[in-house]
Amino acid sequence: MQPSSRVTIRDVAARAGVSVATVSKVINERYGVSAATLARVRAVIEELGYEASLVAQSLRNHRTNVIGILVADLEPFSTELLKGAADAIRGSGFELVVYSAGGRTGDPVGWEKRYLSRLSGTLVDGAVLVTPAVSLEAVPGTPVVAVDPHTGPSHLPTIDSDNLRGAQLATEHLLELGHRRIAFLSGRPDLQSAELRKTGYLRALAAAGIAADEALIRIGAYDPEVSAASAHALLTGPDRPTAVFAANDISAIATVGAARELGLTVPGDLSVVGFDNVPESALCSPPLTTVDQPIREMGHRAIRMLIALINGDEVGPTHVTLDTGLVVRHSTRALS
Amino acid sequence: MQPSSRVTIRDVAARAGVSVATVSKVINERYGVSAATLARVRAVIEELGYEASLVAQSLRNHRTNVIGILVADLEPFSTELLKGAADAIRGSGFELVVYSAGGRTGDPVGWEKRYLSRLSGTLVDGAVLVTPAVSLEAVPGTPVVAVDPHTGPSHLPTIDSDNLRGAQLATEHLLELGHRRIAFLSGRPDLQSAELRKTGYLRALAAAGIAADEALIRIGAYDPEVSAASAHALLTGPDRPTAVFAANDISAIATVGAARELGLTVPGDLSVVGFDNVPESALCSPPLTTVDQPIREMGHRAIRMLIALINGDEVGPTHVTLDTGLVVRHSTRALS
DNA sequence: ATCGTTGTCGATAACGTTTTCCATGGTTAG
DNA sequence: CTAACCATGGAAAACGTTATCGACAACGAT
Repeated sequence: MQPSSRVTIRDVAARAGVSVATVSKVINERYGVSAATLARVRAVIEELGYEASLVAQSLRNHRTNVIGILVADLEPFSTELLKGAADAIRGSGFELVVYSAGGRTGDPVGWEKRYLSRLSGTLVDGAVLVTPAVSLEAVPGTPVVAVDPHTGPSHLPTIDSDNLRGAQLATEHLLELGHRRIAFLSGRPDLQSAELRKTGYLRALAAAGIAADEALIRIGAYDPEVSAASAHALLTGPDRPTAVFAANDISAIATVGAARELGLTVPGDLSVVGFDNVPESALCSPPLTTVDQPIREMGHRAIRMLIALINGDEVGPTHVTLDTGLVVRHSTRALS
Repeated sequence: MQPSSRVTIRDVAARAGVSVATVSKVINERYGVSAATLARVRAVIEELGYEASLVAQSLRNHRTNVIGILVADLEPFSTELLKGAADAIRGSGFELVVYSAGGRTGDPVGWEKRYLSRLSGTLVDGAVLVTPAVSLEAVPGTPVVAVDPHTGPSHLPTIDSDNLRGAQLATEHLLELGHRRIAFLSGRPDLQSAELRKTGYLRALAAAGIAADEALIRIGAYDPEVSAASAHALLTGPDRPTAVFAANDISAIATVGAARELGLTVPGDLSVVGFDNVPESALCSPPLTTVDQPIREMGHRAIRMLIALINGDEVGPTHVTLDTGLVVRHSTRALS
């Protein structure tokens, strides 16, 4: 009776004087065990502190009850998304393994693909891909849902938000404040969201009868360093913009930093609006006017949809787009 | 040859004209296979895109190559720690499952314990406990390392930082600025860190010959709401403090908020120093003077130590305390 | 020739479950 | 009194690996 090794179903069976089959039945609440034995087996399980081996169950059932979430890096957006996912996973009977690529740039393409093919069906039952770097099709047998998907056609189930409208809202806000020279700091060119935000910006400009100035469009790549550099260039160039719409909050915050370094004040000398409404945007100085995207909700939905997919449950629309909305804080001001 | 189901080691063996045993040997680079067959089997593996079933391996090896990280909630501290952990895990051959209790308060005690007993040895090979709510001993056979451990004696391997010294540094900084009425917003009373920060505060005061005023010590619980309420009480009480040392950055930021609501400016009317140096502390307004704790490094170390423990490798000291240091930003000012 | 050695390889028993199917004994219907 | 049935329980195969151990051939040394 040395508890040197794990207590197994066999131990329980022996102690309860039944077969392992019966024990298995009580664990899984199968039909065909009398009330008396059920009680007895339950008692023994309790007594021995028996926990079924998830590994053995997985092997037998072809189901691990683990789902993966793949992020390029743990920056504010994916962190926030992770919170939503963690919320949704709780009590679902699944566990969540997170894999962060660590913002590596050296990897040419498709760490997601490799990861997925290695783990699918053997460690995870499904995965959510956050801002995937590649447009991949699902591994057969392993459901995948994408959040903020890759550009390029893909038929993966998808969660995103209304990037187009959000970008229009942001740009219109700036226009209403009287700004005319509005720069745009673009996002990661391989992401649909980035493309749509740019389109939204251009449309709003066009609708206002303003010709887009290529010199005012720079790459931000959703990255602080890149954004800071671009913002610097923008602000030291000839005829500098009076406002910039950054494709995400990270870029916006970097822009504020760059402006400050140049002795410009926000929103005094420059209005800045971001996108995402990550918690940092409310905290930073000045609090950022930005486009709200219900990030946590997106994480929540992604997990719920994935679980439905895994269970073969009825899953509603396979592509859901959540609303965006402008939240005005203090990084924008009417042009004087 | 229908790829309806996963390709198994048996398929590879058949195609290569060898036994499964041999295939297993080449997978695990065991001795006893000729160069010729090795090459052939490798080729077949490549051709069929075979990936060994982690589940089956786990069952056989009693090792899952998964480690768990348990956090009470994904607030900035644990998020930052998670980044360090994710970094450390990459390329280690392990996967990371994160479990967040979701900041639930209803759970009396020991969700960690339950989680661990359910998963240990069956899904995870070991776990790191972040700010554990309970002082538990290791599950036999499942290594555990605690980060910022529970108060109360425990012999778990531990990573923490020099909380005592950090708190003294913070308090001394305030003293040097001429503050005498320095309030303290305490942390989660069940955590060693909280206790030590309080002790540090008290010692620094004592060393300066200042009697601690119980009215200036309030509970912050590392929680924004609780902290805001306590800060409000502190600042509206009689003879309000000119400075507050908050037991973590979250509390400090909440304090700044409370002050602002009361029409007080920081650092003009009130100096505030935090603890942790989470990224938010640099971002917020005003940028927070705080005590730096190498959070990511702590996550990194925790994972590395855990892996060593799992592998039975030589693990150095089983309790490591990292240095803390004061970082002065703009939330503190000399008393005028 | 005989005997160990060395180098390859394969049969097989685990690992801890779940499920299918069969056996048993008791009960009810005819 | 027999036939059919139901309720309960167990034997055993399977899931996909890995480790042990024995088989066998080739070979050099005696």
